[in-house]
Amino acid sequence: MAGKLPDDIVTRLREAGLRATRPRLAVTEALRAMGGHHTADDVHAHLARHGTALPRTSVYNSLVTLADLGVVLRAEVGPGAAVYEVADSWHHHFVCRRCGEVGDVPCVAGAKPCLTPGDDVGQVDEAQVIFRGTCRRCLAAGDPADPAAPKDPADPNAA
Amino acid sequence: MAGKLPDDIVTRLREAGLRATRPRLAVTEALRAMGGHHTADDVHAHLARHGTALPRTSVYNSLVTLADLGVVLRAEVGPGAAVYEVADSWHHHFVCRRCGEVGDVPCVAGAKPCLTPGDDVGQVDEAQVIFRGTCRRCLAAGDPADPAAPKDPADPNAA
DNA sequence: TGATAAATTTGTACATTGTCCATGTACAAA
DNA sequence: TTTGTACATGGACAATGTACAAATTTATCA
Repeated sequence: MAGKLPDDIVTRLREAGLRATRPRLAVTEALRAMGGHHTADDVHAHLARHGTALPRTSVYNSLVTLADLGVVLRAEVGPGAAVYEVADSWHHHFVCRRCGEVGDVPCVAGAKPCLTPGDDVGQVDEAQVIFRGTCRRCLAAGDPADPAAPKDPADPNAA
Repeated sequence: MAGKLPDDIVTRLREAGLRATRPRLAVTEALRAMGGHHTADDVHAHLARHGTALPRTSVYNSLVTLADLGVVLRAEVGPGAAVYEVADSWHHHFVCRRCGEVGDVPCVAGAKPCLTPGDDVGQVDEAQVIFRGTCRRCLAAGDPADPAAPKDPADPNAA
């Protein structure tokens, strides 16, 4: 966790010729405060709860901008919503089929693209790996024959 | 292309304790006839065009069942719809950021899981890689500064 | 072949996720 | 201050997928 101060973000936005607007800073701050992986709606809800309510569209817009800039990472982890996180380094994800939890998996290369296809398909700039299986907690909880247990661990937000 | 005859599918369904119902066979046949990668709605539209119309829900249900069985592969390739294809062997996907085209990338291992995470995150049964970049056709077409060109190559269906 | 029980399908309604567009606002340069 | 542009905002909308209950199909067994 290399503490990314808002100032840092302001600088990075400016350097990219973008403006450091309230929604962009608020979204970044929200993701950092929550930690882990969260959907656009999670961010929207968090901001509403913390007095910095933004229109849903603005959350989406900001996330797209920040992802393009590389300040946040976007991961498509299944049928549902994409999840975002503050990006310290390039890495992959593990998704539990049982509880849906998303975990980080370090990337040996640490930079994009970390893998290259055997075939010449064009110009590759990113290789994202999604590992699927059963997380340790679900393995420990047993119940090997119950794939329909959508445990929803209470959202662990600080203040 | 190991020609998978419908009989084959019937057998595989039965062996899994499932029934060989009309929607399941029709969806499999549609995917095989179309070739390549297609969304649930593509399948739905194809079937409607070919006299085997099914309710949208049935297409979704069948795809889930068939994917669980391993008869078809499901790939999450971005913000939009998941794409399905008849599965001959495990492989990965390349998604063009420019035109959205999805291509296959052979997997060196050819079986799941082909990669394993460095960390012990639990029990991994699958590792799906998504390569992103610019496909050869878009590279050739130039226009490096036009990411907003949603070329939609006409759906190449036979019959 | 015909009856039976269970698995599936079907249709509707709905929730979720994401995008489009038109208008208003804030910023930065002249 | 003026002006041009980037951006935010809000509403509507499209796309994608799921839940549910009733009707139907499928496999099994007599």
